Amino acid sequence: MTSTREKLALKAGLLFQQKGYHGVGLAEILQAAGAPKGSLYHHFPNGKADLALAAADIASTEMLRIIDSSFDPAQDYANGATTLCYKLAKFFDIQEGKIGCPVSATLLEGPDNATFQDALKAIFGAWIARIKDHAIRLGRGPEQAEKDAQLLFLTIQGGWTLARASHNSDILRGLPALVLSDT
Amino acid sequence: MTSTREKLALKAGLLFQQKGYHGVGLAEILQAAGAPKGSLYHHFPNGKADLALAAADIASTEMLRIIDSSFDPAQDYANGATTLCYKLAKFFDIQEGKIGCPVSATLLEGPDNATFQDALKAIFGAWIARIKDHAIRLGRGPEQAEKDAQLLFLTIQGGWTLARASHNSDILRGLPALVLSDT
DNA sequence: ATAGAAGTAGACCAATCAGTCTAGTCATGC
DNA sequence: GCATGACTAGACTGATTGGTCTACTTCTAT
Repeated sequence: MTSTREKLALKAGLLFQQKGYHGVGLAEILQAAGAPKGSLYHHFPNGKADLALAAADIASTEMLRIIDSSFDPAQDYANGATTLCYKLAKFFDIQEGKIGCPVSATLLEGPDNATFQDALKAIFGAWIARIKDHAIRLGRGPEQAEKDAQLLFLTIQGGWTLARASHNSDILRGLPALVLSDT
Repeated sequence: MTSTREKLALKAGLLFQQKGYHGVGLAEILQAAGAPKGSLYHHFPNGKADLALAAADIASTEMLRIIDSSFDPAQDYANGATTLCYKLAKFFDIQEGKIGCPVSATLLEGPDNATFQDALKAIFGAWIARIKDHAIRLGRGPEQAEKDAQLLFLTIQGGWTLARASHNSDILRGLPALVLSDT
């Protein structure tokens, strides 16, 4: 039932995540999505760049969803942060250790376009802001919440990289112990 | 006085850092280094892959040097970590916000070769081990030192990404405040 | 002096790249 | 039933990719 457009963006996003923007050719994306080139340029008139932007948008929304689903049922911040890290580790395992941050691989490695840069900045800002919101809701002071959110974001970002390098999702699972030591 | 071989690896490393392994063509590297293709394949028989490995090696050595020069004169761990972050921020500014981790851009985005993966894992391990050594030398307990080193590495790694995304080296300078809150 | 190695120089190649274009299919509204 | 727009299909193009190859220069050791 997923539309061709959706399938293209989804598969492209996954491939970008694994190999980076320039590491994936249109041919590979097309084959993965089972779509011809005509469809791609019908749905994404600007081609690969449009595809990357759409893929990043989907990935960002999904990430926000994961953040919410981790913090919503949590009793306190530590609990939510831990759940988040474990969920990300699980995703990492499902993809067999080949994936990192879904948007930095797509947008940061792409052409040094202003559009890409702005989108990336906005997405990262939204993630941090969302974590901060949850932190405040769970009782952290505004200042502490800002620090909490930044630290969690940075370690997750770094954790993705290290987890990929060492093929070990336990690094993501060990994040809470590293970050929450002063709780 | 720098040899052609050295110049090739140096320029290639810088370009990989900015655009990722697949984002740079041999033509661009050759032009930047002012060398013809024959020289490249004379010094690096396996071409682009050899070049990336050599560039990553140089970058890793340089990073270890920066770590040492930050921690060696430090009175305590917090002091050394702060100096390190400020030095990295300065490098970031010099390159006009275009660079991130010198080796992950080169090796992680490259072909999913076992050689690349192993090299990356080894390099990251060496960085963390070096920070840990300094932490122990500066009086942290072995367990705490391991945590310190991991946390600093992860936040630097994440900080590079966020700094690039937001074109702001102050993120790197803000790392110590985030990481050392429980000192 | 000269042989041979080390290194430089760039023409050349097949493969792949992103992107364009025309033709055709399909669904929907009238 | 037919016209119209949405979408699929893939052949095709010019540029660029990494890599090979031969010719040439330069250095060094004898």
